[in-house]
Amino acid sequence: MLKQKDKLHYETQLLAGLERYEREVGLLNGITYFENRQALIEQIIDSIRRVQYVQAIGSQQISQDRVDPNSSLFDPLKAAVFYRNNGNHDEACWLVYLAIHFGKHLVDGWRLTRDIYGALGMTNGPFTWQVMQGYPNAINDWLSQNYQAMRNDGVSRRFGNHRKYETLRPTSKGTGAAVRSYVDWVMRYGSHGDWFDRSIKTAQGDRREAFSWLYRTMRVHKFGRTAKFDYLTMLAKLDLAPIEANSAYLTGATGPLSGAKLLYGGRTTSSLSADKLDASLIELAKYLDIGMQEMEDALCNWQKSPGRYVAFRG
DNA sequence: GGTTATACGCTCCTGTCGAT
DNA sequence: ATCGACAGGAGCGTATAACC
Repeated sequence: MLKQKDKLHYETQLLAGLERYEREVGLLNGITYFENRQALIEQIIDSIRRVQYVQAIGSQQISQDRVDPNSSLFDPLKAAVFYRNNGNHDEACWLVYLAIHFGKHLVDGWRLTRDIYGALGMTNGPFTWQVMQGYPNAINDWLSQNYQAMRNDGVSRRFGNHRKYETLRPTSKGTGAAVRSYVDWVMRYGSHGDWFDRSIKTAQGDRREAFSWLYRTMRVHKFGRTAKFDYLTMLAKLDLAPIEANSAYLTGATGPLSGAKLLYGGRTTSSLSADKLDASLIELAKYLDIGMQEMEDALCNWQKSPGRYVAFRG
């Protein structure tokens, strides 16, 4: 939680940044009315806070319960930090992938991630990176066997909001196949570390360019625009890869794109192109001194209710 | 030719609403 | 209360068109 003092500080800074941008670059038609401007600022502050919250996990002491999929306290992101601190970079990144693929549900929390990673406490689990490396089909096969039982045991294991179109149903392109394609993808490079090294080398050390390369070249089933963006920004926040979002990636987006259209064109159906809006947002973020992840997140939440601040849930 | 942007179809689950 | 139809959601994958 931001302290009140911090919040006022951000409000002042963001308001000044927006005014300076409008003086020097151009008008923002979506925030002509002060309540719209205020709602946008509130959403940006919320986004900053969410990023800081995850970054803070990175410097916490992690309890063993967080790492153990048989514990109700299991948390894949905290577990990732634990493994990072203990020199197991692959396991850390693998847990981030699982966390993003399944997502955290508003009510069920990490239950789905926990039960797949931990194989419901069965002896063939947990499905660590070590296991997956030797047998990339481990989760795929296990899921085919246990899918029905999982559906019928009365436990609610829903996907997170960003992953609400996914299914556990064992099809040729379901979760099992998706997970396998991720393992195969990383193995092409040898390890997560080798993969990220390649991106840094290709980008000649530029964190934003490295992010861009990873986003453009990554090919994993069911990892489209939203999942890739969430995954890469999570690696960055937990300090697992030296990268940084270089754009809001509006091409192919729904919420963030309509937020940007609203901000620049005054309405969500404005015909401004994703490309031009992306470029404008990069400039705007400089004026506001915020990252592109915060920008993308804030616009999506703002456009749901542009005239009145509504806290985002889930 | 190869790459990238758009249009569209497909899928899943949840919440709502009216009818029973 | 319970059921079923229905719409809607920060999505994904594919074909096609548009672009070097």
